[in-house]
Amino acid sequence: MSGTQERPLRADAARNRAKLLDAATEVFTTRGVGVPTEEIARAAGVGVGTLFRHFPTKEALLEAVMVRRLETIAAGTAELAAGAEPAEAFFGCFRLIVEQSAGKNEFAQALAAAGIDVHSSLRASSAVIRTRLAELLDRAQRAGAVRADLALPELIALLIGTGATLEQLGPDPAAHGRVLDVVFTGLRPH
Amino acid sequence: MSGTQERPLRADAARNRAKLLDAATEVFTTRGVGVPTEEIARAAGVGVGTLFRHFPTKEALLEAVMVRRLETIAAGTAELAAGAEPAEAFFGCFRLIVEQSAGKNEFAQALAAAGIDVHSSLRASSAVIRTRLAELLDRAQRAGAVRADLALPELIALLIGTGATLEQLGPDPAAHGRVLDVVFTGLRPH
DNA sequence: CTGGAAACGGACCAGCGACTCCGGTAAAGA
DNA sequence: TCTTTACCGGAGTCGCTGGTCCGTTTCCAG
Repeated sequence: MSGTQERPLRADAARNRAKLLDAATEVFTTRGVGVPTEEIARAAGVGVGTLFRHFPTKEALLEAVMVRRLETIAAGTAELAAGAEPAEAFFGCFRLIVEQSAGKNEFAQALAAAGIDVHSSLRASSAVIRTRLAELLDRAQRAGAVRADLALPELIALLIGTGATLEQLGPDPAAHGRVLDVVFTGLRPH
Repeated sequence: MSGTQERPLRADAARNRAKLLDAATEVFTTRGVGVPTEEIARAAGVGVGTLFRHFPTKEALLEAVMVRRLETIAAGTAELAAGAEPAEAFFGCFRLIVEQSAGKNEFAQALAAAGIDVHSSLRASSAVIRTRLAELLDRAQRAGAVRADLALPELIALLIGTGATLEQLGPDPAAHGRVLDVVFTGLRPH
């Protein structure tokens, strides 16, 4: 039931929808969630009317952007998690998520504040990631690559916090490396 | 020149000013920076007019709250830094700042976004803390208690990021302890 | 006690930003 | 090509929030 009735979008409509998502992603990450919707429409080269037809509310647009990001992350971790040994998989995914998350926390917060809490479409994507993280953590702990007393909530909090740390630092690869090294060292047993 | 001309405030004025600061601190931290000024006035039991007489702008109120917090932190670190040995002082201050910072990052961001950047009164307080951190870091590194390749910017970023981590976790002392242990372990040499 | 200055408070104003509406435009099938 | 109709665009609406104004209240010096 209920898979949204997919009547194929008209050519220009699909194009505009994509342009809107791209523009929103760009603008939200660089200038924050506070930017007026009109700016996003302009950045996408369409009118506000078009924006609101595709996304009935600003929050919905935010959500769509988030979902897309989470899916990207999920895909990335799937790839990394598949082949590698436990330790490599775990730390690789940690790095990937943290890097992909730059500037994303702000929307997550905005979303949480706006709706009662995160919407169902987000739940789906985030559940995938959550499950994968649980697996990665478990495997890495069994392999002795990660301290045994760490639970999933702490791991997730650390991912978010480390993202905030790197965001705070600005784009300085050397400093990023040192910070990640600090965290990774702390994550290993004893 | 320009120490603000301190004509002693009338009794009720001083009382209301204090009530406003307290209410603002409370409301901003628990419900975010987005709350209408009127809510803050109501929480303080005064009218908006009074609020805006004491703080000519919402941003100014935010700033006053921040300054007060920074001063609290500065005082706390001064105490801790004075007596203890380098390692203890460093990690003690780290913990103190992180705990005091819960929910504070959001305003810092809001402030930075609002004004061109942080106002002069904030500069003063934050410079004190920055200097103290530099000293603590240096002492701890000389004593071999903290890895030598860590610079001040990374330390500050880590403070903010760790604050975000704990905030994300909610109030769970055990989990807080584990997270701090991860970070502290990572900060020590090798 | 009392006069006047300082402070209060909340009705009011203005600007902004999310969302709507409808005349115009162009995709796609006959 | 022509008609139908989904889709576009941006001017306009409406609620919300930061900030002002001024009649009323409170403090306190003489």
